[in-house]
Parts: sequence; structure tokens; C-alpha cells
Amino acid sequence: MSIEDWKTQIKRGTLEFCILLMIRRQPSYGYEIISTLEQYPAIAARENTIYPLLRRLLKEGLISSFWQESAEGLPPRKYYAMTEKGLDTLDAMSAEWTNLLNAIHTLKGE
Amino acid sequence: MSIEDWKTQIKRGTLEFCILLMIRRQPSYGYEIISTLEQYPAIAARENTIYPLLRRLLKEGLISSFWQESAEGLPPRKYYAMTEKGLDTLDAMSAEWTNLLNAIHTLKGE
DNA sequence: TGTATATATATCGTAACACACAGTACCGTG
DNA sequence: CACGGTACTGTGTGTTACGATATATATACA
Repeated sequence: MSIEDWKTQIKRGTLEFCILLMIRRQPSYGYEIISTLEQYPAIAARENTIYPLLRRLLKEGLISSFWQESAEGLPPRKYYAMTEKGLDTLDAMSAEWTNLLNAIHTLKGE
Repeated sequence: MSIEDWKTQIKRGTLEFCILLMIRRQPSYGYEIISTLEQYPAIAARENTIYPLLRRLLKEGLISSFWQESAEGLPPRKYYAMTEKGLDTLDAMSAEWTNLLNAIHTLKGE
């Protein structure tokens, strides 16, 4: 397994975590999420990954969606916002994430 | 997806990372690795997960193995140790991991 | 006989992410 | 008008790490 393959594995779960973090800050739409993630090579992902993921989060009720007109000449955007359930889940994820970081820190032996 | 399922996803890649970190500190054997991981619920895993993983790391040349007699009354243990290639890979992983942490920190908006 | 330590293997399933592809709509330039 | 570029939304199929469950082997000790 190359380091690139490993990066793919690392994204499992963390990508979902990152997207929820983004949406919690403020409602966002697919294209914006993809553009933002592009700035961070560690978790960059394309439409074929992001849209199915957003659809799943919608289906699970962690986020909600609404359409909004854009500035003139631009197609409408589908915004995603956090739900109560999403916030609860994100809190649980954050707690687990902290546990993971502590575990790694200890295993590093520092 | 429940939080338990998310924990499973998060282990992808991180479990491999953790095991390499452990073996870098000092050569270890399967049973000890499993026992140590049990102390950290975030990355706990059993034989059915750990042994195939160790076999994969061996096959990829990231770790090596050697048998060693145990204390009287115990069966011999198969120890795993880091290889040069494993160290290089671990360094690359650590760099990616740092990138990931930075990205998450920024996305959290702090 | 049963428990504990220790190292494995086999089969099957799940689900997240990746690759390739598809479609709509507007704009500016040649 | 055709073309490339940008903004925006998706679909279908494949790969593969990790998980559940079960089984196999061997030694020591109560």
C-alpha cells in the first residue's frame, strides 16, 4: 500500500467529520465544500466522493438542505445545514477523535 | 451510521499507523499489540483484524519478524520489528497526519 | 477436564471512498 | 456561432480495509 493509498484510507470517517465541522460553522453547498477541501491536500476530495457523502448525511438526518438562488448568471445552489441530530453526532465524534489523539500520543511514547 | 460504525471507519489507516508507532518503540508480538490496543477503546481491535494486518505489513516489507523463546511455560512468540522501509513509510504517514490535524484545526475555525 | 497464554487461518459481509462519466447553464473571446 | 472556461449538480461501478464468526494448534497448570 502506497502512501497515497493510505491517505485514501485515512479519509474514511475523517472526511465526514471535516464536512460536519464545516457545515456547523455555516451552511454551505457542494461546490464550496469541494473547493475548500482542495486547499487541504490531506483531505481533498472530488464531486464523486462529496455528493454521495452529502446525500448519505441527509438520509441519516445529520444535515438538512435548501435551495437558494445565486447572484445573477449563476445556477442555484443546494445549501446544507446542521440538524440537532447532526450536532449530537458531531459531539460524539469529537469526543472519539480526542480519545484517538490521546491514544496516538501515548503510543508515540512522549 | 452509528457512532460505533464511525469508529470502525476511523480505524482505517489509523490502526496501521498506531501499530507501526508501537513497533518502532520496540519490537512486539501480536498478542501484546492486541492487549495494548485494548487499553484504548478508540482503536481497540482483535486477532481477526490485527493478524491479517501484520501479515500485510510483513508482505509489504514495512516490518520484519523473528521467533523468540518466552519465559518457561509459555509458547514462543513471533516478534515484529521495524524495517528501513517501514521507518520511511512511518515518516511519510506522520507528515500526512500532521497535515490532517492542521486541516481539522482550521476547519474547526479556531 | 478446563482455563489461560499465544499464534494464527478461512469465509463472508459491509460500506466509504475513487475513477470515469454525464448533464445543465452562463459568460467572454475569436 | 462555436469554443473554452467556470459554476454547479450528480450517477454507476469497482476496490479494499476492517469486522463477525468460527476453527486449529500447542503448552502449562489446577
